[in-house]
Amino acid sequence: MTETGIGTGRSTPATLHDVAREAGVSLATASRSLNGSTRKVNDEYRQRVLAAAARLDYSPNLSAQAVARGTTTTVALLVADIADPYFSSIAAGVVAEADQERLIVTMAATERDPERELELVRTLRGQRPRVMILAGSRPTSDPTEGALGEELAAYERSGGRVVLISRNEFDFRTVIVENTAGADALARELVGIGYRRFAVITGGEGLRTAADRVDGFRAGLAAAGGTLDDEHVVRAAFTRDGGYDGMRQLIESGLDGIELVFAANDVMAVGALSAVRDAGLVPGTDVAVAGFDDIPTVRDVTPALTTVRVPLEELGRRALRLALGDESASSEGAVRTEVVLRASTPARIA
Amino acid sequence: MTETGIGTGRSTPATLHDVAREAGVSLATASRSLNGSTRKVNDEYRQRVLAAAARLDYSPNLSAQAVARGTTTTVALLVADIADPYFSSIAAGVVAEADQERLIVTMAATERDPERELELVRTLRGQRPRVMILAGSRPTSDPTEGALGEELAAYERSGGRVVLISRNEFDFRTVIVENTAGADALARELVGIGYRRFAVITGGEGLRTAADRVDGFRAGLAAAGGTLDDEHVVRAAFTRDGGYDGMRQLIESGLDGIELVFAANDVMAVGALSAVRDAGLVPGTDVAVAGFDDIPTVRDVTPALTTVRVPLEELGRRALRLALGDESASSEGAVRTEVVLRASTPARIA
DNA sequence: TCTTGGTGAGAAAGCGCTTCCCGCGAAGCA
DNA sequence: TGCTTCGCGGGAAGCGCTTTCTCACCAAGA
Repeated sequence: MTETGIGTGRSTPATLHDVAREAGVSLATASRSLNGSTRKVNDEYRQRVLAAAARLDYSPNLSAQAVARGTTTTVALLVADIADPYFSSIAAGVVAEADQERLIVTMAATERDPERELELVRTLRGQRPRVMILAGSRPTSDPTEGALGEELAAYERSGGRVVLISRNEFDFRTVIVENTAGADALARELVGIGYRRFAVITGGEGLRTAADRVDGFRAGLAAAGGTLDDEHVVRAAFTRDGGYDGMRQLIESGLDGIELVFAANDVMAVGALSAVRDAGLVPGTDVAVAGFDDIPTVRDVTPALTTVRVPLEELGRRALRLALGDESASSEGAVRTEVVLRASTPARIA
Repeated sequence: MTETGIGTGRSTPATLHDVAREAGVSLATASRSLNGSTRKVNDEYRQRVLAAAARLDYSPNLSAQAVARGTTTTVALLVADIADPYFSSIAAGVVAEADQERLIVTMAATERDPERELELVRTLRGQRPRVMILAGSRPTSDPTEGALGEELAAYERSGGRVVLISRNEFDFRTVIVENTAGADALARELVGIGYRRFAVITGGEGLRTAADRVDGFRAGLAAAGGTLDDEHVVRAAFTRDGGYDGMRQLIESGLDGIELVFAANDVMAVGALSAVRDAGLVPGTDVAVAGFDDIPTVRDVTPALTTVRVPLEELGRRALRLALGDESASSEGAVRTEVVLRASTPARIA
């Protein structure tokens, strides 16, 4: 391993020019040999160029290519929080699909701050990415709303493609998740196995995804015959700790006959589960809990969490395919969800 | 929202040239006004340029800037699996720190495949990133080992900075995690609270991180007086399912008096916990489990998992600071770990 | 023998920027 | 007042590529 190491003589990377000289051909020929040009190149020349490139350890400067070609091979991905399993699963999907298309993904985190999001979109636009994918909905009542839309529209006007994941704020291409229908189905099933009195922990004011899920849940309850009082709808941060706090709040106010608490996403539901336990109650027995998303963790908590499965990685893949103009991706309609009953909501003998 | 939407007249993005013309100044002046140049620009001109830029919705082409300046504002990050909480936490740290330095992060996943890793490094090198951060160790007995080292060395020679996170394969800058010492300390504490007979679930052949942790654990046991028979060291994939399988294997072979199973990382430990439960045993009571990393999930599983805390996000931040030549980052030495005892390893009356 | 046409190498013109350098006018100094 | 310095716009060269366009060359047809 003697050849590796720090600072073994600094130099600048070999340029195409160097390769051409080394191979004794013109710049044009070198360029044509090293990338899929339509033009034919004499095979001997090509070999010479390839050999020279290898010898000089040549690696094409993607920035220069981008400038010359006028297009990049970049995809920009904006998520709220990279460490959140919801987003990291989506990101994994985007990266996997991008890799197949030989695209490079650049990633940024908005930290759920609309200002930051706007600023990030502005910066990333400078990259001239082929595609920009935004995941994670924001408050609908947001002052930067118009500015963001304007910025994204400008980006599209200049040839980019915007895809939103599960946020129907603007009329850009969107990967729609059956949030409402999924929650509706969940509610019906829960009523079906004997639950009647519900509570909900939802995200901050006007968070679209959360709102849709709660609406769907409400609708399902209404249809199937469950009750959800308004004072049993708790708002909290859309995070694990938010879920914890929300549940604690519910417990402190006496639980009031509530049989099951639906948290608008799994991360919150997991927090809620811990809150139940920390209050000395038995989740599933004293109070049932259900979530939404089916993030990997929920199989491993105890009791395993009832949830609505969303194929998160597929969401990411589909977003990219949609952006790239894949017909099938756009015709597939909303992403299907599926209710998964687990131990956190044992059937209840009414 | 009428101004947003798809396809409202395609055009190319405004160039600096356009801005200069619009403002009635030279290209040079426009350039100097729009970015932190050392040279002073008459304030009236500057204002004119800024106004023109805003009017034209100008966004500087980062590729062109990169070509002209000869440096980029990009950081490349390579991880094994984005959806794995270990890596996504690290990634979050890198992205957060990069954001502070106004750098852009491009991210790729190796899927734990050395070939892919090598290829990705090659591709990403074309971006001329300022920094390349590799997380996730690979098998030490790997045929592409030399090639990877060579590639990274070439990258450094051409002015880049390589930082490895917790993988001491090459002599590049490295963020070292106290894997050995942490596991050693864990072993001692576990013996201290009454455990004597141990088993280990470790990662695939020659995975450095896993090996270090197991070595440390062994050393700690030896010093404190615990026993770990060789046939109680199980190899499995370094994933949740790997942990599950490993534990099942242990259980199927009769558990043989084992009191505590140490999994080389939390993801595996969580899987192991589920395996215990699925076998009809009570984790913590019938067999204790401990992990390593302290990923967010482990607080929420039941019983909460005893583990060794690694400040994952800090790892990412530090990697970037180290790459950027931050003195303090390099002088801080190995990243401290800390044993966290939780319910999965209740004190045992011997 | 001359023309025609096809082939493919190489010169050169960009791509969107930064920055060196020139030159002009104002300020400083004696 | 005459000279040098300084400050700052703008022209133009260049960054590392791609791609058009030119043109030399050769084979085939008349």
